[in-house]
Amino acid sequence: MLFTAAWTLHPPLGSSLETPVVENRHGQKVTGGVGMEKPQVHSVNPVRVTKGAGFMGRLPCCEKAHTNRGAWTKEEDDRLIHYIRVHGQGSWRSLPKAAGLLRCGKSCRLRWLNYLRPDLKRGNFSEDEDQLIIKLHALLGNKWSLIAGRLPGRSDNEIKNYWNTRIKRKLVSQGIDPQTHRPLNETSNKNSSPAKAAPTEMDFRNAPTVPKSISFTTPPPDFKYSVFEVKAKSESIEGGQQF
DNA sequence: AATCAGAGCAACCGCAATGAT
DNA sequence: AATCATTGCGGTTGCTCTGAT
Repeated sequence: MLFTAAWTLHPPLGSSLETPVVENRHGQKVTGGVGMEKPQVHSVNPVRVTKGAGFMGRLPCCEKAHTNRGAWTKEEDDRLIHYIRVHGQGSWRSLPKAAGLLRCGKSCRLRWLNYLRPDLKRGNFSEDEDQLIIKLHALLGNKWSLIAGRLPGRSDNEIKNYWNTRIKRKLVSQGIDPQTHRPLNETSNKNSSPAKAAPTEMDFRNAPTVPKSISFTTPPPDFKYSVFEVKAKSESIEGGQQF
């Protein structure tokens, strides 16, 4: 079973298994979560929490005064992992109460999908993954969940962060506009969307396949190697929808 | 050793989409 | 058909870490 196998290979943070030792982005060995950048982050940041309703300048999505916020503790992770292992995902609204967590459902869902899921790959992105992300972005725009759907083991948040912090700069350094995927000197005074842009070297809408060198452990049921078949849930790419 | 700036990323928000009644 | 509840998505924030000065 994939769940079990992945769990064994990559025990999620907070599991009762041995604390994993991972490499941070500087190649140093650290203890912490799977691919965790910030070891020992399992403490609620007092600043973030005590800011309360003023946190980040917006009202909280969950108005409950007793809802925890900020970084997740190891105990909270344990509770969430255990609950989902027993009951499965879903019913995020009622999950916190059922699992004994003082968190809102959205927070639980985000924590699970972006960090605790046993099938998350974590770790550095390969060059092949880089190229695939770039190509999918050229096709889909900022549809991170769709892009993540084609990169098993990667979360949309992870890909989004990776795009914003690395790939964007990489493309700019190559003289490519990260939004239009066209040469910078060609797009500096235009606002053309990727979907409407004329074909370029980065345009792969007619490309038959994605790189085969990428090893996917378990593609999702609807995974299509032909990117031409990629479709948004309710929008047609051929229709030239804006992204 | 202390300070500063930039990079990285977890976690938050509002809003849109979807499902239930 | 209308309304309400829930879920999912994309954009944004700000804390922590690291390297440079």
